[in-house]
Amino acid sequence: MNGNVINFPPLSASCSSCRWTKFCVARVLDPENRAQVAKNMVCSGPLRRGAHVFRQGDDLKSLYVVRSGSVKCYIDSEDGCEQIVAFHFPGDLLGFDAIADGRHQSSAIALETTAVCSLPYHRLAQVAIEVPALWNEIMRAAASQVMEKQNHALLLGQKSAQARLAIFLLYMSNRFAARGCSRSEFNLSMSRQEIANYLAVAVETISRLFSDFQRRGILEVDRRYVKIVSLTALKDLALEGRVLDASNA
Amino acid sequence: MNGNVINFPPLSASCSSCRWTKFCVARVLDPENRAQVAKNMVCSGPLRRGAHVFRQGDDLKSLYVVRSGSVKCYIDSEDGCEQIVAFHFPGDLLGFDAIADGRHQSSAIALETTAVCSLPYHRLAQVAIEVPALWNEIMRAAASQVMEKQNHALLLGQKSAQARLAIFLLYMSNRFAARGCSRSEFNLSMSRQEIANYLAVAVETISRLFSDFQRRGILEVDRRYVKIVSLTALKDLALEGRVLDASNA
DNA sequence: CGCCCTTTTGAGGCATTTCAAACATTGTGG
DNA sequence: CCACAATGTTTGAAATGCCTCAAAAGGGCG
Repeated sequence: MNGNVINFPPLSASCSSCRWTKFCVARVLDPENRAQVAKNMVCSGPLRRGAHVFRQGDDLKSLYVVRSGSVKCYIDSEDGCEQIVAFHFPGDLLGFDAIADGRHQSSAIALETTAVCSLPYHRLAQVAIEVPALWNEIMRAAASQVMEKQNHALLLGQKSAQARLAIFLLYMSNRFAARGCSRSEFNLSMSRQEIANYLAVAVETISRLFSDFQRRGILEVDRRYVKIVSLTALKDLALEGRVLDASNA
Repeated sequence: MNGNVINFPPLSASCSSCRWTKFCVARVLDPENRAQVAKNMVCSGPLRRGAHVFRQGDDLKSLYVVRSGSVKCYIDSEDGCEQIVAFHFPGDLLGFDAIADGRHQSSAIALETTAVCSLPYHRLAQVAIEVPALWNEIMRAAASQVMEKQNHALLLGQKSAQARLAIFLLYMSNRFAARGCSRSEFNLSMSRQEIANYLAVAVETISRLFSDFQRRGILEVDRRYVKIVSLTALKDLALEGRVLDASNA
């Protein structure tokens, strides 16, 4: 749980050996351009659980692609408590939070043993100017993050605790499915506390909800292992909002 | 309140006559490049209150810069109720929500008489490739939106209703101040319902809070007119969170 | 084995919502 | 220009979902 990056010799940063190029911005590059990006790319050798990819306050150096494992991004508020703003999985591009003013506004930390590719931002920008498809791809990644944060805000603004957990589980389910893993059975890489924090509810509420869902036959749960027994029931729960006067605006 | 754009003859879209270039992505362009962008730029003549800039489901055509007035962006959820996701003011760049998959995921509508510049996306992308500073500027705008949505999520996740309103008022105050208007005295362009919706609380709560703030001598309020009497008191309120177990994560 | 941290479960409290009703404001047609 | 309707705002009282506090049970790890 120490925060230091372990300095294994950097992995070969070549995309050709990577399973996840189809989720990565690199998917739009032909081999020559990949080489051009890869020239300055460093693949941070295994980060252990608790090692930082970057920290709030760090200068912008690179954007990062998760290569394996998973990462959480969080903000330390002035009052010392921490708020998780995102989870990231293989293929995800991180680090946009440093572009607006040159410093990272949040910290990113490995949830489990994790490898990330580091794409020096200025180098990336140069290649993007030469390769319009990459320009597009980076814009799409940024725009996707806008949508993802917006969906998070929507979740926090208009969903009950129950619906939030249902949505979270469906979100995890989809991410696993997209990467060729089981849609219905998986091990979460985050703790109850982290789920609770991300969904902005008390840990106790998350715990109770897991129990409820299991009791109702929607899930089978054992610690971080989750099996979705009734996907349709979960989807129904996900639609329930806290109604909050629908006649609004 | 009909949703149609009124077809006044398009205004001259020149940036040289615009007061807000210093907030606009155009600030990084020299006159030649401005002309190049402006060539395809259309300045939608006055949109009246209730007229749409774009609608959820529309194909991506342009990004838009607010030139005067103000705009709200909202999402129609499946259950018919609507959630406001952002307010925009002169200089703001809108429309990133369409970049990820080619269709707008939200609608943008004028809150008052409003003018917007329309920047055809593909044309903009071309210029951005020729002018790296513009590339940078667009990335910064996108990254700023990521941060803004994230801050909105943080607001909804960890602030009490009282703190939310205080933060909202400070946010408005800052936006007015940045544009050379009074930091402490202004007219809101949105209704109580719209504020409530954006902050995800009941209208009644917003109404009560305005009354409280006035009673406590923090504000003077008359309908949409707001005068901030004690900025420091407001800042104090803005820091108060619903603590929600600070030992998290 | 024993300590620590995470998770679970129960009981009571509180902030905010919901419901209800009066009031103010804006828009509309005669 | 006034009457009336529709909409937005304010205030009060009651209901409730979720949090807080408290305490026990369940793994992980030296």
